[in-house]
Amino acid sequence: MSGIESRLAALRWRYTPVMARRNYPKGAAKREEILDVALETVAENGYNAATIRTIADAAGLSKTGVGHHFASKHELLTAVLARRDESGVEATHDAGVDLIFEVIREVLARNAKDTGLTELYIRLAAEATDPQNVAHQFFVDRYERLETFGIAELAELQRAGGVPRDMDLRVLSVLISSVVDGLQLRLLYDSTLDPEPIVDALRELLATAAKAAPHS
Amino acid sequence: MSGIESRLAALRWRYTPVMARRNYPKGAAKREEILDVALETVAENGYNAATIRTIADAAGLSKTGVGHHFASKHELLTAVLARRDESGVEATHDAGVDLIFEVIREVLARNAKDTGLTELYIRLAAEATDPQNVAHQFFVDRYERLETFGIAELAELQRAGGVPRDMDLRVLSVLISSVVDGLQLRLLYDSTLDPEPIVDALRELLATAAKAAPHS
DNA sequence: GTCTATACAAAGATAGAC
DNA sequence: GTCTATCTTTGTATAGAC
Repeated sequence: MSGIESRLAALRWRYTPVMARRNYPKGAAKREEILDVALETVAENGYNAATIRTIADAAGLSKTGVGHHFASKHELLTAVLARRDESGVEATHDAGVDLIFEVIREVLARNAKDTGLTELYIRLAAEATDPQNVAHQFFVDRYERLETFGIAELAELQRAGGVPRDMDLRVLSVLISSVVDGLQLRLLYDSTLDPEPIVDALRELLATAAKAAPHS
Repeated sequence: MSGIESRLAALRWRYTPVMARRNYPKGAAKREEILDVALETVAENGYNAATIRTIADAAGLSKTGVGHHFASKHELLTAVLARRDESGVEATHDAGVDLIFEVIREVLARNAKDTGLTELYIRLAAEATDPQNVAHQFFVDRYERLETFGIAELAELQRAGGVPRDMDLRVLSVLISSVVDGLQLRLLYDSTLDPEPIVDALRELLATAAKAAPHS
């Protein structure tokens, strides 16, 4: 509805796992409960603790009971990530032309605290690198959406003079999302690291360069 | 010896795993052979294929035979990575003030081809995120070395006018290594992606911004 | 449709014989 | 220094109860 909402639309999507079924209220409820438990387990005890056994126990059913709702462990964890993505970009309401940097700031600030979820993201992304992995397509789609969002937002910022005119926005978009990914990995190795100055440095670099050659 | 060599020195180090033993010629030879086989396995069939069983078979001994030389799978794979690091930055002989970007270009170009090794790096880095992991300290040390190298080289580049004067070099160093990490993950999802324009964009951004405010 | 019990396979780690 | 054998923990697949 608001302008911000339509601009954020590219970041939102529905992940529909193979076993997602409709019109089964009881099953759907249990499904959500399993996702809740999985999220909590990952958040509190990390990726290694998120075994099917542990999650099944905490959700009050057997291992195969979980298997009824999710075809595999990776599919379950992908659903957890997808849900997190959906709820991740709400609070950004007062952004202007640099919405993209506001979103990044928010995501990184949150992830610097929730190391368990950051670990889930990094490890799942690393494992789903294999095209055979069930989560592979999820990340491919995700990168595509991020790029669509990035290019659109960077074009806006470019018009406002925050990005050099002759800059290839697709290249810049990949650059920025790589920084975000790399920083998240880095945060897991150094919890004292503050990601904000790093992203700010890039933003200022872009602004300075844009002012340097305004008509090129 | 040469100036380049001493500048690259910060990138070199010896990884000494727990079970590394000295003065056992036969053991050391077998150790090297296992590392060769492991590297080859990862390079050709990817991370998932690099099981202790597979490596042991290819090296002509049993699973526990491998265990005699390496305390765990992660220790073995860390040794493979460490060896790769050592041999990874040799050919850069005609670099000037932007040695750091030459090194990055070379590393990324190689890794874009050797996807198996890139997968090893990304997946091991993701798994060793857990401080309990035997490979954790390896990556902590590695990041520290990269930062030392990065700051030193960026200072040189800054003096030459390739980096803005008021820029925090530690921040910039983390920014750059995050780009490299993030790009490697990205390359595994999109083999058509050329990393060079992305790194070049950052380099040019720095140069343009440096010229914009030369005395600040 | 929802779930349990059982079984199976693969991987990594460990103990002790030679 | 290397092997055989065993153990444990994963995740997954099958059969069937309600």
